[in-house]
Amino acid sequence: MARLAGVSQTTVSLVLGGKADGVAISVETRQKVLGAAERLGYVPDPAASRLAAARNNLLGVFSFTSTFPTDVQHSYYPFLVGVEQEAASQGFDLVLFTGSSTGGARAGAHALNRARLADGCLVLGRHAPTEELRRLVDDGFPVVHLGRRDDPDGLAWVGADYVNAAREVVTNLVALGHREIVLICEDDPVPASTDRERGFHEGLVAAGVPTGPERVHRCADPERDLTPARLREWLASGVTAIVVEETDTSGAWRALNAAVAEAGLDCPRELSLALLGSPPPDDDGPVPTGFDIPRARLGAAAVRALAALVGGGRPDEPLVECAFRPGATVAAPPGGIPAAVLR
Amino acid sequence: MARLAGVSQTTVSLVLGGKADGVAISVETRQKVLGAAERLGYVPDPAASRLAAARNNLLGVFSFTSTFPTDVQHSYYPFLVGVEQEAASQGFDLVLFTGSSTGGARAGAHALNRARLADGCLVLGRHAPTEELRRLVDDGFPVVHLGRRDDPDGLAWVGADYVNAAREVVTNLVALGHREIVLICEDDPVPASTDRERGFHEGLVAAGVPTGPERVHRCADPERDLTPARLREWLASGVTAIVVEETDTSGAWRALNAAVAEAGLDCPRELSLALLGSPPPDDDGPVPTGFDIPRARLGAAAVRALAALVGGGRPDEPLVECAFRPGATVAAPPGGIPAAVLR
DNA sequence: TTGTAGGCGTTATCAG
DNA sequence: CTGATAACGCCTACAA
Repeated sequence: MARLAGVSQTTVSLVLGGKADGVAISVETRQKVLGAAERLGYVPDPAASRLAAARNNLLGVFSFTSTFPTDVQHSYYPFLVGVEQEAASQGFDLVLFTGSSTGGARAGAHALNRARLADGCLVLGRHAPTEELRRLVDDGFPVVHLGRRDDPDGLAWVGADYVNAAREVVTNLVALGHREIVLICEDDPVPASTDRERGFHEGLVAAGVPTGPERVHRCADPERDLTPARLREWLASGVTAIVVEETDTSGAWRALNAAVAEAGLDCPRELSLALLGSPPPDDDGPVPTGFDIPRARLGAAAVRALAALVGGGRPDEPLVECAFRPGATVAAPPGGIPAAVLR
Repeated sequence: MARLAGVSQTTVSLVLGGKADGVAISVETRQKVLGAAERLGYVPDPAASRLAAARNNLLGVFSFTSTFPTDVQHSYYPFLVGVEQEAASQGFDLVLFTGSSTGGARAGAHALNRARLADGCLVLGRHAPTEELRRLVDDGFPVVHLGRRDDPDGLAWVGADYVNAAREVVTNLVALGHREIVLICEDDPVPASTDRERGFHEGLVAAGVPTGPERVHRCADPERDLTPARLREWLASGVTAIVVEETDTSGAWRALNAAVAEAGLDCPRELSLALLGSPPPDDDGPVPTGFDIPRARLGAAAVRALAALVGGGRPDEPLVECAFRPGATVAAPPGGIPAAVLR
């Protein structure tokens, strides 16, 4: 107790706590306290203060794959960049629950309960156990999921606005003169995928181009499905641009590029390619036209939402805009701009 | 208060605290407690349990540059991989203290103090404020620094064995027949650098090759310093191999490679190059002969040491071996193996 | 084997 | 503006 040391008592709390609230403290006492603290090397015990304040300024981060997988590629690193920054600026430290997935000792069904030791928690990854999350939320524990959710479970989330982003890409293609556009997506009906598809159709509709399910090529095995033959088929039927969904593995994008190369096609000239997301890091081709997912900003937004929840408020806008990325894989269609467009 | 919930009270502490000590608890009550805790999602408050002079199974991680810098290149990610795994297997969760460096709001002198919330803490980065660390250590708070330290401040650390690793590389060169070997290092006398230099000399001495400071080329500005002209100078004076220190930026290694290319030299044939560390990720040349820093293992070792400290024990061996990396940038010297070696 | 009491170092609430 | 006093939630004797 620095109180014993110097001359004051609870005042120490006010002085060191930096509470400029209602009360004002004489410069004199303030100095006395500060001096004593300095002399005795006194520092408030965070455990005690957090206990008393009933808040520990900790935000939990729950990822349902190792937070730091050996391969950076598969990590949430980009999100964490934003999470860390925003958490810092909001005065929170982060608790990483280890072994959330690694099947560690405490990886039982109730691993999520550990989250309660923080003021709130962020959940990353698709495989979050909905049941457990529900319990947390029902108990009034602040939780924010990083990634859009369809379930009407009241779970707060923050996600990228794939609908608008995809629409923007399509709008761009149409503006260049493309009319016959195909969407390739992997067969996994998660929001990230369905949102892109919706944006794709919306972009066409908004541009007055008829569309329908026949424009969507859903493939389970891109490697085998996207062959040079299929490409030529599309070209023959008038297709001038292909839009590809981005996924974890970028399977479709890779396969498509390989097929284009194998077919000896000249990418922007004979066929335009757009990628609804970022290219894989090892991609050495030209910058694909498409959009970037603002992962750091998503992380930051998630923390902001969580902080709001923790503070008793309501999070605001859950959607974060993606930035359109003009690339080098899209150009006007080969035949020039169709007459229909010019009229 | 799971106590109100179930039927017991303080027993909860015993059960959840996993204290198999003197007392034995009826399987029955144990189940009751565990059941209730589970049902209610009860988790002991870390602040409270720590305040009560116990432990909360939290390990703090303090990095003195942003833990997640925007550029993955500069991050502690590889260490964190090991830290997370080992922490998980030792039953600890991790607390990342944010804004350690970002100059955030709480970046004041007492930022480190937050560490006391955890059972112990890991410190990464060279710029750790020694003064503050001292206080923690003096107070008996378990701290482990990731990276070797010279200061005799009693601060526990875990680091890579650069001395042996560098020696091994040199030994390898000598075995191939090299005698005139030059070491290039940047001008920054941190342990990571001086250790490599020591290993370099030791390797030569052990092989019976005379050495001295004149073999070391210390350069502040590799770009300007490592010119094709200088290379030719070295070659003319009989140098057949160059050993380069690895640094954050890999400045020397890049500059050297550029100079070699510019001078039109054939790398392993006319001149052998070894790198005391890992090449930068964007390096597209042949795999450099040298050694890899076992970052994940270092992270794990640091956690192990910290866990030992927290448990009241003493950490063991602080040095972690680096793995020799046979590469494609070293070969026998051009003149063949000198007669002196063959005799 | 289980319940009771005291205290860890702060903050918060209220009187002085 | 400052000094008491009561929580905060948990752990550790100690008593029942």
